[in-house]
Amino acid sequence: MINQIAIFREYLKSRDLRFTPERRLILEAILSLPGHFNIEGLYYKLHRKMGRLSLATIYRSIPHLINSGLIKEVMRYADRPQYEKSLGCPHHGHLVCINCGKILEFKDDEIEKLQDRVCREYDFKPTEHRLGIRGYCKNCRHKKGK
Amino acid sequence: MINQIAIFREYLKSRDLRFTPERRLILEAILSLPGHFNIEGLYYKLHRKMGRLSLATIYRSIPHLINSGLIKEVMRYADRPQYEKSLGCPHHGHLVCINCGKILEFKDDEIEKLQDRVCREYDFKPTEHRLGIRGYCKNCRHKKGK
DNA sequence: TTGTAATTGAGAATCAATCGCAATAAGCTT
DNA sequence: AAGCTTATTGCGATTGATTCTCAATTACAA
Ligand SMILES: [Mn+2]
Ligand SMILES: [Mn+2]
Ligand SMILES: [Zn+2]
Ligand SMILES: [Zn+2]
Repeated sequence: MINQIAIFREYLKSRDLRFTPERRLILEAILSLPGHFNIEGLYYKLHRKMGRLSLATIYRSIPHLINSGLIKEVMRYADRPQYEKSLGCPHHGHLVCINCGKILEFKDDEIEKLQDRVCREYDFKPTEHRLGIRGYCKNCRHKKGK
Repeated sequence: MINQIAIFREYLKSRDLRFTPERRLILEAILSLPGHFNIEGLYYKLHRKMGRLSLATIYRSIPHLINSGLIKEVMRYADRPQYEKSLGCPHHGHLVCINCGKILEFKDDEIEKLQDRVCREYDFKPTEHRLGIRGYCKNCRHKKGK
C-alpha cells in the first residue's frame, strides 16, 4: 500500500499535479476498504474519520485514481457507479444478486482468452472489459419462489 | 412487429394496465429504429414526428417495455443508459470504441457456455448478463498514435 | 353510455455530479 | 528559509437527467 501511494505521487508529479493531504487520505481510505466502494460510502468514511473533506474533492480525485491505474469503475448496473482497487487485483467478472445485493467475483481464464479472440477477429484493441451476470445467488434462489 | 405490439398489449392487459396510443407510438418508434437507442433520441424522434408526447411518458413506459421482454438495457458505460430490442435479437456482447463511439456487436456461444458453467459452479441462477469490451476499433487503432 | 381507475402532460422536485470562485497551499526556484 | 507560480480546496450555486405531483383525460369493462 505504501507502494500504491508512491505510484499515485509519481503519477501526479508526471502531470504537474500536486500530492495533497486530501488526495493521500482519499487513497488511503480506498486502500483500507475491503471490496467495492462508491462515492457515497467513501465520503461518509472520510467525513466521519476526519472532519472536513469535501465531496467535490472526492469526485475530482476519482479520475486521477483511475488514470493512475489504482482503481477502476466496475459496475454501473445499479443507481451509482461502483469502483474497486485494480492494482494487484486480477481481472474478474461479477455475479450480482438482484434479491439480496450480494456480489460474487469469479475469474475465468478461458473466457478471457475467448474475449481476446473476439478482439482479434474484429481487429479491435481492447483497453477494458466487463462481464456482469445478474440473477439469484445460492441463498436467494433456494429460499422460496423461483 | 405486429406481433410485438400484440405482446405488449397482452402484457399490459395482464397487469391491468392500459394500451394507450402513446404507448403504442413509443413501441412503434422503437421497432422502427435500427440499433441501440436512448431516451433522448427516442424523445426527439417521437417529438418531431408527432407534436406532443411527454418525456415523462417515455420514461414511464421503458420499465413496461423491459418487463414485457421487448427491450432491454444494454449499456451504461457512457452518460446515459442505452437500450435495444430484445425479442428475436439473439444475445450478444459489445465492442465499444472509445475514440469514435462506434459499437460492434459479437456473438460467441463458447463464451455463453462458459458463463453458464460459472453460474453452475456458484449455484447462481442468472437472469441477465452483459459483456462489454472497450477500446479502439479497427479504423481508430490504425489511424495514428498507439 | 356509465363508472372507475389508470394515464397523460406540464411543471415542480430531486439528487448526483459538476462548476465558479476566492482563499489556501504544494513544490520549484532563489 | 522565503518567494512565486499555479494547482487545489471547500463552499455554495448550478446543471441535467430522472422522478414526482396533480388535475384533466381516457381506456376499457360492465
Ligand atoms: Mn470486483
Ligand atoms: Mn446490441
Ligand atoms: Zn441473494
Ligand atoms: Zn473507432
